[in-house]
Amino acid sequence: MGDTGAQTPRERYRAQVQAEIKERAWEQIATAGVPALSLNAVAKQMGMSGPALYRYFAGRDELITELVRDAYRSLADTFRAASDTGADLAGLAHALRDWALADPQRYFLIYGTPVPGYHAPEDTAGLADQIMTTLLDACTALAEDRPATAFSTHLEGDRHWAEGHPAPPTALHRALTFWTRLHGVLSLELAGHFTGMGFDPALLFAAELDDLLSPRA
Amino acid sequence: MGDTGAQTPRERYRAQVQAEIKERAWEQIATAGVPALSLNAVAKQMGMSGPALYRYFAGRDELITELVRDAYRSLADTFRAASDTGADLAGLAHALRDWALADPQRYFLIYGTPVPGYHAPEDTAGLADQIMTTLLDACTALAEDRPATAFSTHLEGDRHWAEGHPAPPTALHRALTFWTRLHGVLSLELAGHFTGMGFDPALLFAAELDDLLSPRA
DNA sequence: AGGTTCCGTTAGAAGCTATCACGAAACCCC
DNA sequence: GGGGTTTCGTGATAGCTTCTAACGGAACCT
Repeated sequence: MGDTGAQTPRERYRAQVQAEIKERAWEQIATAGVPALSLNAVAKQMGMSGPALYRYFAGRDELITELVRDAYRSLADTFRAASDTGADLAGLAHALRDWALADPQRYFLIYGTPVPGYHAPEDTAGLADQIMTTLLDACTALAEDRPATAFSTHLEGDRHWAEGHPAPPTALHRALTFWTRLHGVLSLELAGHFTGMGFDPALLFAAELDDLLSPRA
Repeated sequence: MGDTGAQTPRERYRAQVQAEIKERAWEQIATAGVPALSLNAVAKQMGMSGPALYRYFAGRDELITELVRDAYRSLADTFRAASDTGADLAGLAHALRDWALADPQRYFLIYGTPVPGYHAPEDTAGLADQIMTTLLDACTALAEDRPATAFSTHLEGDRHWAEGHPAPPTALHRALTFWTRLHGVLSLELAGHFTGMGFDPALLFAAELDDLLSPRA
C-alpha cells in the first residue's frame, strides 16, 4: 500500500507491525462493529500482551482514526481508479456500491453514525474533497445542460465547495443528489432495513441511478 | 407516556424509576452517543449505586433495546399525528426532518450504523410497518397515476410489504424513494458531512422533496 | 565493542458490565 | 395494626476494558 520503501530495518518492522495491527482491527470491526474493537483482543491475537500496542498507536481512538483515514483513502482510490479507466457516473455508482458491499462496516466508518464529540482529522477533508472532485468531474463530463434549480442558484452564492472546482452549480447539484440518493439506498440496505420486504435492493439502487441519469425537465 | 394507570404503588414507583433511567440514558446518548452510555454513570447521576439498575433492566443491551423501541414509537406517533392532522407527503417530510433534528442520536438509533450481531426485537417491526403504512397512505392519497417503472413491476412479485397494504406498486416505489432520498440527505446532514461546504442543508432537503412531489415522466 | 534507542513485558490504577449475598424497607394480607 | 413476603438498594467480587509506569533485554548505529 503505502511507501514502505528504503528505510531502516527498524522502520520496516514498525510499519509491518502497524499494518498487522490494523488488519486485525479491520477483522474485528467487520465481524462485530466498531464498538467491539478491543486493543487487548488485537494484541492477544498477535501473540503479544496488551500494552505493547501503545508503542504503535497512542490509544484506541488514534487507531480508529487511522482506520477512518484508510477507509477514506480506499474509497478515494477506488473512485479515482474507476474514473481513470473511463467510468462515467453509472460506473462510479457501481464502484461505490461494490466498495460498500465488500465491507459494510468500512462504509459505516465513514458515513455511519457520528460520535458527537469526535471530529475527523484534517487530512480526511482532503480525501473527501478528492472523492467529491472525481464525482464533480463525472458530472461536468456529461455536459448536458440542466435547468437551474432553486437549489443550484443557492449554490451560486459562496462556492467554497471542493476547493473551487470549476463546475457549474447545476453539476454540483447533481453531484450532491448523486451522493445523497445513493447513500440513502446503500446505507438502509447495509443496515438491513430492507430485509423481509421482499424486493431486491440492487434493483432499487439501479432505479435511483437511472433516475439520476435520465435527462428531464 | 405509556399507561401508568391504576396500579399498585410498587408498580407506580417502578415505572417511574424506569422512566428516569431512560431519561438519563437519553441525555447521555444525546451528548456523547450510544457507545458512551454507561449504566454506572446513569446510576450515579440518580444517586444510587451501579448494580441497582439491574433491578429495572437486565443489562445495558436491554436498556438500549428499550430506547430503540421508544425511538420507533416516537417516530411512528409523530407520523401518525401528522397524518391525522391532514398532512400530505410534504407534511410528513417536514415532520420527519423536525423529528430528526430534535435529537439526531435518536434518529441514528433507528437508522444509524447497525451492530452486526444485534437484531431489533420483534415488535419494532410492527412500528416500522406502521411508519411505512402512513407513508404508503400518503402516497396513494396522491392518486396521481405514475407510469410503471422497471422497479415497480419488480415490486409486483411477492408483495409482502407492509402487511399487504392495498397500494399500487408505483405508490410503494414512491414511498421507498421518499424514504431513501430523505434519509440520504438527513443522515449526511446530521452526521456533519455538509459542514464547510457552504450551502444550507434545509434547501437541499427541500429540493429533494420538490423532486419527489413533482409529477413527471 | 559501547552506548543509545526502541521494544515488549509485568504491575497497577481506574473504569465498565454483571452477579451474588445480605440487610432493610415497603407492601399485602389477615 | 402486626407478620410474612416481596422487592429494593447496598457492598463485595469477578472479569473485562483502556491506559500509565517502570523495568529488562534486544536490536541498532557509530
